[in-house]
Amino acid sequence: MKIATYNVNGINGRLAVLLRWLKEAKPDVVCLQELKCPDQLFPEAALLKAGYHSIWHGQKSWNGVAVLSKEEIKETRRNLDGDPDDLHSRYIEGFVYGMVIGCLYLPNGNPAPGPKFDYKLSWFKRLHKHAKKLLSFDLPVLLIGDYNVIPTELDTYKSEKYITNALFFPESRLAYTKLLKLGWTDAIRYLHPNERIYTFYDYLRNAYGRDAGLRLDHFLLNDIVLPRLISAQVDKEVRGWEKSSDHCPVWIELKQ
DNA sequence: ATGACCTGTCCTACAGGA
Repeated sequence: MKIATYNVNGINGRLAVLLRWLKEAKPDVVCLQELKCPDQLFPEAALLKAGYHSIWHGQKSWNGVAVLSKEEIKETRRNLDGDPDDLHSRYIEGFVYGMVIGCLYLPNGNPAPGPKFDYKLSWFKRLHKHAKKLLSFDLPVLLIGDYNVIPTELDTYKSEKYITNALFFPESRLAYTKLLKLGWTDAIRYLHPNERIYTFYDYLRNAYGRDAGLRLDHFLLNDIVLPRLISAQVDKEVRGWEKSSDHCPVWIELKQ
């Protein structure tokens, strides 16, 4: 069972890249972020043709999340509780293959400090609350997506460049650590505790060519899934494809 | 310190991204 996450940075503008990667990587489940399309423009038919059912929560121009699956998936939730004024499409959750899959796109938060950073932290708090609730389920649960958090120095090519950045601010990293302490495991770090692993490369300054990346896309697993974890990998070469997203597809493999 | 680059959008210039 291969479960992936991919911040596509515009699903229609990059549909060819997504379809090519799906064909080559053959994941069973995929969490997508930054669809940047309204619900009615989600490419459901093209994905079905490629062998994937979808649930999606789009938005015009910005944000947007979806879960693709080879088996039909049942949507269990969209959005987090706690702020009825928040209109960003950043969370969708589904049930498939006996697992609960939460797909999220956490706010970037720059410039920090400021209102955007406040929004990031308040969104984090709402996620924290929901993550706690998910841990009460007697089911395999995964919280997957673009967390927009560089958890430690090891997750950036040059941490001093990110001191004033919302992705690396102490509050952001602390919120992430607090989430883990609830009872979640960062799957990539669990399997590769000391390795530099990046999932994002800026379009600027030839970041990909210089291997100047960040690890922003994370898989959080509850204790019921964790014993099934076999491997984790970044499909780094996809970042080098024509018209690629600035994020790489990332995946984990589970037993069964 | 700045800008280099991408997306989508009813003002080919902007906002937002990380």
